[in-house]
Amino acid sequence: MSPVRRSQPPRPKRVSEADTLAPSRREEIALDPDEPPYEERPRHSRGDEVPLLGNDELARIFYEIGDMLEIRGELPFKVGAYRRAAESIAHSPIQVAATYRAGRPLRIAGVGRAISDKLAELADTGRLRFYERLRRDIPPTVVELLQVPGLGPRTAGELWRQAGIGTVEELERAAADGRLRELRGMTARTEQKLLDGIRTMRARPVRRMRLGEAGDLVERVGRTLGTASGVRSVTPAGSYRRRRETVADLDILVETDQPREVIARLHDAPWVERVGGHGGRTGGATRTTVQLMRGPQLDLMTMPPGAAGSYLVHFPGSAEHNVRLRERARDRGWSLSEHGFTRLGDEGEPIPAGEPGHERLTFGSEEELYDFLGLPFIPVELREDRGEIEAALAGRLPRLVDRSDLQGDCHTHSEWSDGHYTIEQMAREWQRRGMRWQVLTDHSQSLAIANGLTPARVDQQRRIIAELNEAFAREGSDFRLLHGCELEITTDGRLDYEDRLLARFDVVVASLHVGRRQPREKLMARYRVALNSPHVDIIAHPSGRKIGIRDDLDLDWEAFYREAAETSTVLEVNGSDERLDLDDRRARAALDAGCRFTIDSDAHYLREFGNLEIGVWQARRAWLTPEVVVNTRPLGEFLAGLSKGNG
DNA sequence: GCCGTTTTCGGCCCGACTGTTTTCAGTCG
Repeated sequence: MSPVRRSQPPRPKRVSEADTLAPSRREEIALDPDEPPYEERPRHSRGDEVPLLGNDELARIFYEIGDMLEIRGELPFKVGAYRRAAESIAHSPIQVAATYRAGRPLRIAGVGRAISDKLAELADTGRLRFYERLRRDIPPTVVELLQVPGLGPRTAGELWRQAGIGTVEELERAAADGRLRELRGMTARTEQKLLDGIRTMRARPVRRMRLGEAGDLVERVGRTLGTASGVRSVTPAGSYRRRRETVADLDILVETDQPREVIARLHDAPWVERVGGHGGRTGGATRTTVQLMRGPQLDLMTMPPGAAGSYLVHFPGSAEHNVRLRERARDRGWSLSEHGFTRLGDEGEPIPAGEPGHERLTFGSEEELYDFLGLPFIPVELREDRGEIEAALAGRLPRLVDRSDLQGDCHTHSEWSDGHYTIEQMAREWQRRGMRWQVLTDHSQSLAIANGLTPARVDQQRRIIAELNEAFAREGSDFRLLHGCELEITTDGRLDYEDRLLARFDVVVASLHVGRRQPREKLMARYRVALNSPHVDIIAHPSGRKIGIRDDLDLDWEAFYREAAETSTVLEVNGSDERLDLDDRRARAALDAGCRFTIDSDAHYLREFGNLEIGVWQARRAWLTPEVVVNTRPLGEFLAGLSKGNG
């Protein structure tokens, strides 16, 4: 698109020209004359009567502002500022709007005076006049054009301003009719590219993969590529390697001196639907993109042997973490990219190869790269620019909990309730996989849909567990199965078994499956009954969400963490990849509040032993250490640590 | 628009690929 208008010197403003002047010169501060100032608003639209916006909603507004400003041609740094602020808000463990409404706004990275004022307006009125004006200027359907692969903000803005194209459908018609080629910089090829992009967009699965699904695909790709000639290693990258809870597409890094072999091997794989991703990109000699059959897009990057360090940092990201590293490299006179470090010249530009002073540094490992930047190795799960750089500099990086730290599992099911294997099959499998102890936690009586246990069946189950433990002892194994339950907190706020029965369990895990839509006060009251019970040791999957299926419970989370810490009630990080509950942000907030945790499988099948590893990944993203995770302890220490002092 | 024990002004992260405006801008990751 033409940059002409923005590079021209300012001209005298004429009224009829207002819309064609450089957009960044438009007046933003002036209020819309049709818009009454706050004082004239009806009283009912202010203060506590206005629903509080969640962090997700606030972030969405600021992301959208970024998109609209970009379409309007604002300075990239201004656009970036709104996006950074949105990112910070989205990842804040604290409810941002609540702090504003309480008059005690917290310091948020990337939020300065201007955005802070906008947050205050949103918290107070639930509206943002700046945002509403932008939306009148640039309709949401124009912003949606950005979803078309290959169509960026510049082109979207030009299409809207020059040709009045404001929806995907209008774009499709104009391209099909060959009308776009009348616009500057557009040809028949561009039209075809955009039509392809629209088709790709519509075929794109909206759903992100769960971690377990992504892991299966990564394994399959690794098996196929690992045997190609010249391959030294195959490593996942992208958000999967950082273990984000869902993954949109897969990135794979292959260390090899024969990149063409690897790329050919991938292209020939039977599960590849077509080569080329968005808009049919095919890639060059060192990287490629393919579409997996009934699956996501996969990007493959090759890296030269011995120089993998910068690739293994660059491609897993996050983008925000990389920005911090590059800034740090720049301060030290180097430009950092996936290829390594390049010496900066006097102008602050990397000195190109072949010119005097050119210098390129590569490292074989991530550790060496961080070391060169004066940083200790930062575990990949922490690389989100959520304080890990500062912690690394201060020597305060946590020793994160690791899968090998886990000695037990506090949450498993058998066929006695809604599991699918016998008590013995489950225990033998957990023993075989290296666990030292396990808690069987079948559902309590009121959860009829899951075949919850009556008190009589609880007694029968206790005898079976005792016999099984005797068998383990006879065999010389120190593995032990503990008798627990997943205790329902009923809709009217009672615990599902009498105290006398609860006292006989080794471990009681309480949870809430019914009455999920009750108001916040009622839900909190129910949880308080469990937190304050001397018999309840653990709260399982506290938010009750299922990713992409069921929303979180509406809780006062700060109060929940505080009371869990005060009552020494352990909070679960549930490793089922459709739950991941607590999630990484909440677990980190709970950690700050002084809580302790258990990382559990919630297994209903033998194969769900693997949930423990997924749970550990989330715990690591939440900065949890072995010290705060109770199932890293040997059995005796674990049981002693559960005491709530009054139970 | 944000940010600062070198700065309250002047900076702000990098490369591949693509298409076309034959020297670079736009898009993407």
